[in-house]
Amino acid sequence: MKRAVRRRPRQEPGSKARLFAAAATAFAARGFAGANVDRIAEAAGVNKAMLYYHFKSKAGLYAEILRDMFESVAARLAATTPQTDPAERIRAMVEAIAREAEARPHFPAIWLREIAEGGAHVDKGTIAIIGGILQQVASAVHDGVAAKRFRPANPLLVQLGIVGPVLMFFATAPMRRRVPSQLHLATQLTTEQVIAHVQRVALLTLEGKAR
Amino acid sequence: MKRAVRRRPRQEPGSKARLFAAAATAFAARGFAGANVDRIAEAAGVNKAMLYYHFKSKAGLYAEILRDMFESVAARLAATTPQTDPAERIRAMVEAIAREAEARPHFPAIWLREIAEGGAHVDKGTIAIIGGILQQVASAVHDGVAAKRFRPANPLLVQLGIVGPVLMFFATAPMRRRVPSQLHLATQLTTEQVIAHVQRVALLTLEGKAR
DNA sequence: GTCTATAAATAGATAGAC
DNA sequence: GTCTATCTATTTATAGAC
Repeated sequence: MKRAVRRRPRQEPGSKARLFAAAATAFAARGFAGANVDRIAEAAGVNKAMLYYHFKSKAGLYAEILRDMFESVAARLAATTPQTDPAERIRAMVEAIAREAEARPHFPAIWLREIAEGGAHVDKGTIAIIGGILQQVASAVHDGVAAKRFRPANPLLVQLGIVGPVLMFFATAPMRRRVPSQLHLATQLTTEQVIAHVQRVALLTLEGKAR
Repeated sequence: MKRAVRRRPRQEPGSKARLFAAAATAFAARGFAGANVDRIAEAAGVNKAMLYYHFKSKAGLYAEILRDMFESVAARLAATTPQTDPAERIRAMVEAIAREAEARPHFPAIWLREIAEGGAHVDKGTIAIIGGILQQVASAVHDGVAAKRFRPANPLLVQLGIVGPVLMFFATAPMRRRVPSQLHLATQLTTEQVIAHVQRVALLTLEGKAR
């Protein structure tokens, strides 16, 4: 007869996942140095020692969040490859980045912080993933040029023009609430508007003949 | 006969200015929480106690750097007002922001971090200055529309489209050095190219009729 | 896998002499 | 204005019982 073996002593949706989620929020809000493992564990409703059991250190936990983040973006971008029309591909890439920022709310803030930090916490593997993201944008531009649909453009400028505004839009949301400006209070922007605008601007840059 | 009074016991270019500069660098590189007052004082070649003498705390020092930063941007933007031609004014504003980022190398990273932090360290007065910056962009757009030179556009989108790429360009410089991509190693971007590109894109957005 | 207790280091801040 | 010594709180991390 099968005995009722206790499988999981007390944790419900997996203490590891809970810690991961709480840490992502904390790192986004306060940065790597500013976040505090005691508070992360508390927010996760998990004992602090579990953090060191699942991840080997605060740095290890952070590195895992970074890798997960960039892996997801890279995957979402890779999924746009079937698009054979250059313009459609660019549109899909803009949307991919924006949707990812929506799906992982910690992602814009953490990315901005990591940029400011010069990638100090980014390990080798993650560096490669980030390089791959740049490569994907570059190849989309390159293909469009080869198909005589885009004029030659610096891929880095294209990337800055897409990622910059998108990240800023999501990341500045909390701050905009603090700046009492009738302007953007009156004109609430939606994710859809931002996507459409950045898509339009990116294509204006790539398809325009001027300059 | 005039006695040789000792005016300044031992400090050369003003210990306050030295601390300020060292702190700006440290906060840019490591963030508010990540920076360390001991190391700031050491980098400044000034005794740590002086930091508390000139500024009342680590937070006070940081707040002063923030205010100085946004004041400078606001001033540089205000200086573009004489431009009566709407397009020229936008061009001047783009250049103003980029030149400021060059003049104060700590400015892009700190701004990105403050965005990520939701403006947690920004005091009332500085909030007002930031609001003024947004206002200036908005009024430039508004004036252009009134003069029938621009089509109506959301000022926030315009701002994101300018500040996003410019900040990202400067702030990602250290990280780009770490990402081994043939792409942007082959195509080194200059500040001038970035300014020209962002100016062009901003005006394409504002002057274009398509939607 | 989970929890308590605690080690060990670091950081912000100040007192007080000069 | 400058410097030394130090206090105190906080924080990462681990040992070890269950």
